[in-house]
Amino acid sequence: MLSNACQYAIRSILYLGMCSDEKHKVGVKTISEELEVPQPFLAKLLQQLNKSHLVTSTKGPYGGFYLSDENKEKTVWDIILVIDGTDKFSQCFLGLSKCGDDNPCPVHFTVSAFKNKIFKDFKDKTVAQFVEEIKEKGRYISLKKFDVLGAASD
Amino acid sequence: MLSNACQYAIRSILYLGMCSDEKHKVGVKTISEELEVPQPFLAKLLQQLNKSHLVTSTKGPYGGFYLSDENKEKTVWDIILVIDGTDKFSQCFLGLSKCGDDNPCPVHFTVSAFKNKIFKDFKDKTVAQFVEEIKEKGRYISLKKFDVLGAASD
DNA sequence: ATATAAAAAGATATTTTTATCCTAAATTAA
DNA sequence: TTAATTTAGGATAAAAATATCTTTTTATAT
Ligand code: FES
Ligand code: FES
Repeated sequence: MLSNACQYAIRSILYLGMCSDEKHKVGVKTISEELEVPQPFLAKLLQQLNKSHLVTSTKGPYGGFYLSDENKEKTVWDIILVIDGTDKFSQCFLGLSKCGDDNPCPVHFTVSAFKNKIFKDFKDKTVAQFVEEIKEKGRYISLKKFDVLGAASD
Repeated sequence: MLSNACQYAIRSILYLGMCSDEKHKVGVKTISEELEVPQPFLAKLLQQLNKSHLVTSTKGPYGGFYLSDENKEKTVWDIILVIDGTDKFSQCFLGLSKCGDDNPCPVHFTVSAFKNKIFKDFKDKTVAQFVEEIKEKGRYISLKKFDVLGAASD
């Protein structure tokens, strides 16, 4: 459903949301290791996310990536829009040229119920809200045990 | 989520379920035109489905593809298994290396609810049952207006 | 100023998915 | 038996997704 690139992007942004800010930037190397994602690929991806104003970066020593306050108000939908585009989400699960209640394929109503639910989350909740929930409810964005508060708690 | 190949396969089999039997075989050309699917690609696909005993074929004039009674008792899950494999259905929506209730990603519970629902359909309902439902409830597997009963009603 | 660290940019490589083409084999009707 | 038709099989091509490598630019600390 989501491309690798898009999954990496979402997880990276949630990661940055959890343990970065203007004072605590994180390098590609760290992110790629923490999330177990190919490093050079992620570098390109972050470059693109930066251009799209979804993450912020600075070069040079002590540089790296972080989410500005503005970045944190973006939604997951914004990320998907930039990386994968959202076309395929409106497409029929079985590949019909049109997807809608008026010409439903055999799985249309099952699928569209799901879509509505998950899209609501993706469109309504900000990155900041997702991060809140991750911390409160104990959700995972990596199976590596990193200290959620480590980088931001000194 | 499903590859093009897999979508084509499912729709082709449902199509054959609707308007073929041992006495009424359908050629690749017809199927590809009715479902608006690339013909040579579909030919390969049907070959594979035949080898996997999901469709039946005969060569020569008056030959073509059809579903035997046995074929009609297969499930959509069987098709997915053969074409795409089912690995990706057990994988995490955000690409975590493990997906489960014990290490849920931020969208895990939303997604797994959906998976359970759609998988139940795919695993439990036979092709024959799907075809029943398509006819009863007026579902679509193509946006071309073909006569559902045409081929099988002479 | 200089050395260093980190992202940006551009070029390239690999893999997977999708699609096409050509020849062979089988079946049928005449 | 022959011509016609249709699937089977094998080779190849094109496109997209994924991944890597190298060089350049920018910022920092000393
Ligand atoms: S018509 Fe197939 S999912 Fe909507
Ligand atoms: S852990 Fe992500 S979908 Fe299950």
